[in-house]
Amino acid sequence: MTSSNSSSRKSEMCTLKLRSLRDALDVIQGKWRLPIIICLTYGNKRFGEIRKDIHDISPKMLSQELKELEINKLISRTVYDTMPITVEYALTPLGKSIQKALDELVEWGVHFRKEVFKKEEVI
Amino acid sequence: MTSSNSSSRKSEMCTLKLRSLRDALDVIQGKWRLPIIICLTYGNKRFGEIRKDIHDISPKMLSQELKELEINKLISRTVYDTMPITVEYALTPLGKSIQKALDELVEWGVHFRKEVFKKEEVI
DNA sequence: GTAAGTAATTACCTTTAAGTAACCAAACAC
DNA sequence: GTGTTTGGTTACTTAAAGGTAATTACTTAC
Repeated sequence: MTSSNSSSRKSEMCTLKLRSLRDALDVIQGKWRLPIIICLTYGNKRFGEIRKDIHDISPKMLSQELKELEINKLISRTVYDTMPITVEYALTPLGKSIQKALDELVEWGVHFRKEVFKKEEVI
Repeated sequence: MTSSNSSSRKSEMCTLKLRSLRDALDVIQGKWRLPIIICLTYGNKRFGEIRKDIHDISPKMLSQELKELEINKLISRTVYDTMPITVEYALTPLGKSIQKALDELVEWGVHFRKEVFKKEEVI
């Protein structure tokens, strides 16, 4: 029974770890997803408000990325029957739950920049 | 002095946060960087060993991504004057320091998969 | 029926990431 | 000089991500 030896258990662990990392990364990667997620941590926003906050995003990209984030259940989309129609986007509990991981990444990003740029340049 | 009001401080914070996140993400994103980093957490490896561990990576991609990771100081490259020449790759302290953030992402990735796939399918 | 506001969509183009297959180079054994 | 081992590189192709500009759809005010 080879599946019970230590190296195969190690390999399975590694595969699981990698799959989970890939899942997480797939959700937040791309140019616009983090800006959108962070933007929504400051409160629910309408399409036009997000566009204004992330000033250089095109409506196509915003629409596309909001759709992806909604499919992945990180944000919710609510249509209000106002005049004219308004659409509100908000982080779901799942969307909020990624905060901790993002905070760790932010912290590492700060550390990384210090280490890598300390004797080179300050951008 | 508009720079001392609360919304501008909030916006600066947000920009800093986003820049750090982008820094972190730029380092780990791509198809092969996480596999390489994780592979090296199990010990120092030679070029050929990494190729074997990550069985579907091409020498071009491995070489390219190792170079990037070395530039970003996450891994070190040591040439041994054996016969034939051998090259050992290892995580630097900076490379090891990303572990905590990766672990958080793994944990979230597991949570995410449970939430998103629970009523759909198990892949 | 024309304009204005909100929330997109569509077609087309450019840039970047990744894959494929073949090749290179040093060094030693024979 | 031929083969073997290690660690790559090069040229070319394909696939994915992202950008640009114009257009759509609905509704209400005028």
